[in-house]
Amino acid sequence: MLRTNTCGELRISDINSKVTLCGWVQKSRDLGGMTFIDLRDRYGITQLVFNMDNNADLCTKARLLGREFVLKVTGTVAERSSKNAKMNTGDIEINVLDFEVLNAAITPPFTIEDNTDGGDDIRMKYRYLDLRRSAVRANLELRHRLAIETRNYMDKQQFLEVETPVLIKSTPEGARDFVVPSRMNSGQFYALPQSPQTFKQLLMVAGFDRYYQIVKCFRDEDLRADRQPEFTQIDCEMSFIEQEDILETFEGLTRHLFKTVKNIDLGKLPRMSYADAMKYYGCDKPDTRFEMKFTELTSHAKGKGFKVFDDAEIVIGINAGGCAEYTRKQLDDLTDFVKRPQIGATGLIYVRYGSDGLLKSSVDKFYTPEDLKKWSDAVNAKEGDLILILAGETTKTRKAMNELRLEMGSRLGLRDKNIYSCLWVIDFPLLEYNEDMKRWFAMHHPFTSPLPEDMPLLDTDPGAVRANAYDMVINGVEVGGGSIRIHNKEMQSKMFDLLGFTREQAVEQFGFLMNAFEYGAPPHGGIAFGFDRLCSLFGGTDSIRDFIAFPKNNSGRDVMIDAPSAIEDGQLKELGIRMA
RNA sequence: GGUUCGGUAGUUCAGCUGGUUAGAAUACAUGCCUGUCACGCAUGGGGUCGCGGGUUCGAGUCCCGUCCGGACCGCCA
Repeated sequence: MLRTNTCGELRISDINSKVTLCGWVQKSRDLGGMTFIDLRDRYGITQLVFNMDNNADLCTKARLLGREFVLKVTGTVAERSSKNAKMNTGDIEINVLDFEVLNAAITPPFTIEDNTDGGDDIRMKYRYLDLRRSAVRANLELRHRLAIETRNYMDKQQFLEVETPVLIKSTPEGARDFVVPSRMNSGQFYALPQSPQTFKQLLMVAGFDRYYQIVKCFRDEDLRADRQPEFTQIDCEMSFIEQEDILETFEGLTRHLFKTVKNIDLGKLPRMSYADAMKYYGCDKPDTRFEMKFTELTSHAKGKGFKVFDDAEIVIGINAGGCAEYTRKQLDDLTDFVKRPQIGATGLIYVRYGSDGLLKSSVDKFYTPEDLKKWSDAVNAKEGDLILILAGETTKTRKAMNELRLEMGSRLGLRDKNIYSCLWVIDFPLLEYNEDMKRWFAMHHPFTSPLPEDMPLLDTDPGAVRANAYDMVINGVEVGGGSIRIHNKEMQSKMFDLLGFTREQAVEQFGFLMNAFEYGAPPHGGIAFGFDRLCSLFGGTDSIRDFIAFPKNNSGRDVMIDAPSAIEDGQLKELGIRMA
């Protein structure tokens, strides 16, 4: 070992001991007669002192050290005459007897400090420097903590961590696959897994009973702040269970993580049906940190000659509590917000419930105060509240109102990063009809089983069939989702039929799974958690990039290593690939 | 594929309605300074205003195109 101690551990009790530290020069403060240097490593910062009176040669040498030089320093621990309460090591300093420059460094492109002067772009390009910053390091430490606690819990629950292959087979269902050409099988391609879905089901057929894996998954789709092309899941599957067992087990995992990592007691998680989530929040992953539920005002609003409402399929109101004093400009602002093309509402109606008890709306021409009172009663408004109303086609209006609700929640400070509201959303529809493709698609994936009571509807009204599927939602983020799987061949074939697979296509793509189901597949089901999202939630940030050591940018590029990149003709030739 | 915001010193940004030699902070360099910890003080170097075209007597500023980055929509079983 080059060192006796780290830069974060020395305290007043270590005074007079002779130590050797290694680290990077965080900052140098040259006062002329003496020079202070902050030496940094993963564990903290320790102040070094050089004094002209004690050792002029050494002090002169120390004045030449630049930022990010790598040093090995030997000295004695001393009590500071002026202490720094802001640092863990602020009571002591090192009187340096000798030091060695292990490596020099050129000036970094941005300052490596808690409040760096660097923007996102430059920090991504020099990610290895950004990772030296304590804030970024803390994020990865949190990620480590969550992974360890996940493994602790899963191990206690008898789950086995099994690795599944990364080079697998491409299937057209779902997200786009990343593909990898096979040199030995010219013209053929592997796909990288979007999830280990079929493998974990095969592990159930194999009798592994309880499987989990913290595993990389890959999807070739456009990125977002919370979406990366390669991301990590806590992937889980269990046999001989029902939905209730899955919910219990993984509610337990969530509770364990919150307790051990954040010391928060979650308690029992509420459950909400997909239908209710859509009705009251307009979204299948409601942010339940605040109320502001939707109220349907359709019957109150129609038939008074206001064309927008008369023509609407649905009229939805929310109660933005305490916002009656919103100015004209603020309301115009909100109107612009809902009219943005991404949201696409055509307008916003409001009703102010003034502190004087009077109701004043933007549609007073059409509605009497008595009419408005009915609305305000319906949304539970009181004096000082503001009712916001959108109308139109049901799906679009719910979607727009969801955005507006979240926006109001943010404006009113109701989306506190330190508050956690978790719930299960259950009873998702099994199938979704795609108008363009003129066929049904599995809402979750094609291995999801219907709710037993809805089975008869499969032939008559497929759209009404509910799936035996569930999502865990925390603060409006879908952190996990899963289902009870189909475990017999007939049901699986029926599903493939519904999804418009021909027999040949089904066999071609999933024959191995259907074959396996003929050899005694146990009833099984599982769930997968988005590990990066979980980390960002625990860390209180919206972007998962902060919790990934080397993330991709918005266009799927790694700007540090400059990937992806072109490859040489020879390489292409070997792979049997011709560029167009 | 689309919407939107941005690109000016190493870095983060300001730069108004087009008008003299493009500024600030910080970083960097040099000098001074013996208790700093956002040290202080002084001096200095540092710019193809992303790129290409256009309008104009004159463009960092206006217009068109393009590239790059961020957020979002579509997409993401």
